[in-house]
This record gives sequence, structure tokens and C-alpha cells, in this order.
Amino acid sequence: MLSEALRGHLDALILAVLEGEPLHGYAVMEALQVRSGGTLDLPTGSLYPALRRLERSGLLESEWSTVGGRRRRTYRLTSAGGRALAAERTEWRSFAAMVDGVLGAGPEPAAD
Amino acid sequence: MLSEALRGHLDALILAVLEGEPLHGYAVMEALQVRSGGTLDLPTGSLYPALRRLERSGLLESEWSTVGGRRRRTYRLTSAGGRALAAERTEWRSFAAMVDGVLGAGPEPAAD
DNA sequence: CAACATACGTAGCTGAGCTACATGTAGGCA
DNA sequence: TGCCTACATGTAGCTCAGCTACGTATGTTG
Repeated sequence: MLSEALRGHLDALILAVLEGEPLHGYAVMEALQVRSGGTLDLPTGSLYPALRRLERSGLLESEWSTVGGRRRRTYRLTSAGGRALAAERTEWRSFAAMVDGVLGAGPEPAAD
Repeated sequence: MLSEALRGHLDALILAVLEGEPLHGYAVMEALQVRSGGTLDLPTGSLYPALRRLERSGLLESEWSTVGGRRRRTYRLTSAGGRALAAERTEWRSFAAMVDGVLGAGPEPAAD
């Protein structure tokens, strides 16, 4: 369904699922699948680098733990991450409004 | 305002402004500025290659003309372009709905 | 033991959009 | 006359986010 469309919006989605509670990478992947209604099936090669990028940017911080013999890296929003998320939400809304405006409803001519 | 956000959506916007009437490149640029409420200020280095790409894909066709001593390349939607635009509109809607769904309204906790 | 889910990660490619530049005409203005 | 701006088109080259395709390791199930 999506490929390049996601560009520039993935960060917002990741931050959003981490807003409520800290999650480890694999859980973020599952949360995105659930919250998108199964539409968003993010490959690990997209998710993990994105998480590390967000951490490097200071929007996330992580902590290792071991559960059932498996190492987990749990990510949590920083305060900067929270602010970034708010900004991304605003940006998304104006972007979506812009696209909606340009795309229009369809072939119907605008009321002149 | 936007940069990477546009990725994968620009084609739809271009096709949309060409839906009503054929326009030459520069006019497409201005039409996008107007229809986006001044938000979308597309550099020529983005627009012209995009137009040529869309023509190569068969979604647009072009014709040269000279107006006031200046050469213009006027693009018009092909029937394939019309179909592509309809598809892009649908895709955009489901994509936007997906993002809206994942982003949520904000920090308010969902009704439990 | 094989296969699968869980869990993490990187190397390398792709490609759309951007920056920066080049080209040329028409018109305003000093 | 020269300069700047608007009009009009175009390319070379960079960037870098997301994807493909790997590799590693553990726990569980058949």
C-alpha cells in the first residue's frame, strides 16, 4: 500500500505509539500494525534504524532489559520527544489540509 | 514548511492541477502555489523533472508552443493520468486516515 | 531436529525531491 | 546603455529516509 508515501511521517507515527507507554522495538512494530488497522506493516530494516535515529536526535531514550532470555531495548519518549510529537502533529495537519485542498474533491468544478 | 513530507504525494498534486485544464510548467508551479494557499513553493528543480517523469510514465503528454517570444511546454492529462489521479486520491485518503488514526488526537488517554 | 515467533541489528541500494547552476526572452527603470 | 526582475525551461549532483536482504540469537512447538 505505502512505500515512499511514508517519507517524513514515520517519525511522528513512532513517537505517537510511544506517547502512552514505553515499548521495545518489536512491540512498537506490533503497536503500529494494530493502530493502523493492519495497514502499516513496517519492515524491521525501517523500524530499528528509525528508532536509533530518533534516539540519536534526543527524542527517545532506551534501556536494555532481558525478558524470557531475550534481550529487549525499551524506548521511551524524552521531553524533547514529546515536544517534537506535538510539532509533528501540527505539521501533519497543515500538510494534510494542504494536500486535501490541492487534490480537491474530484472532477467537480469548483463553485465559481 | 515541507520537505521530505511531500515524498510520494507530489505526483498527485501535479495531476490534480492539470485535471481541469492543460498548463505549462511555470503555470503549474503558480497554480500549486495558489491552490495550496501559498504553502507550497515548489522549486523548479523539483517540478520540471517531475513533469518529465510523469510524461515518461504516460500520465501526461506535452506540446511546445511560443507565446510572447517565450517557449512553453504545455502538459495535459492523458486518460491514464486521469485514472492514476483517481487512484492517487483514494490512496491519499486511506494514507491520511491511517496517519490520523495512529497519531490520534493528542495526549488525551483513549476511553478505556 | 526443523520451523517459527520473538528480538535485535547492519550493509547496501533506490529514488524522489532539493540545491545550485545554466540558458534565453521580455519589460521596467535609472 | 546596463541592470534587475519576471517569465520559462532545463540538468548535474547530492541527500538521506525507507526498503531489501542479510546475519545473529533465544524460546517454543511439532
